[in-house]
Amino acid sequence: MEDKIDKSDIDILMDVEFLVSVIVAIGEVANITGVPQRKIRYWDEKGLIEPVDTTSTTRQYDYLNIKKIVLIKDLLDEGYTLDTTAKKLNERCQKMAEVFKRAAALTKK
DNA sequence: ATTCTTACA
DNA sequence: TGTAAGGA
Repeated sequence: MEDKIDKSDIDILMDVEFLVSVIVAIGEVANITGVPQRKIRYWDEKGLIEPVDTTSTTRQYDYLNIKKIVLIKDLLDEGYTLDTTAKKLNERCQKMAEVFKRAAALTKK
């Protein structure tokens, strides 16, 4: 694999940097994903998702969270149980986290 | 105006 | 899961 980056790659990386900085409340997430707030809070209670500021009185969600929520919705729609969905979620979450970490590291160079 | 928790015609 | 109540 080629690891050399050019100018267009930098542009994309900056977009990613912006995306990961975006933080929204549950209402926005519900609008964007189409998942009812009720479900989002429920999945939160079940530990499927982790809002980015546990000290806040309100749930704060970042891009990764939104990504997870959409993933959960799709998995559930496919017929998986909440439990197996949680496991499949973690697998893909680790991969996503790695990708974002590398992207973030690249933008700093 | 928006979110939070609790509870159930 | 939907939704209404009641407080923050």
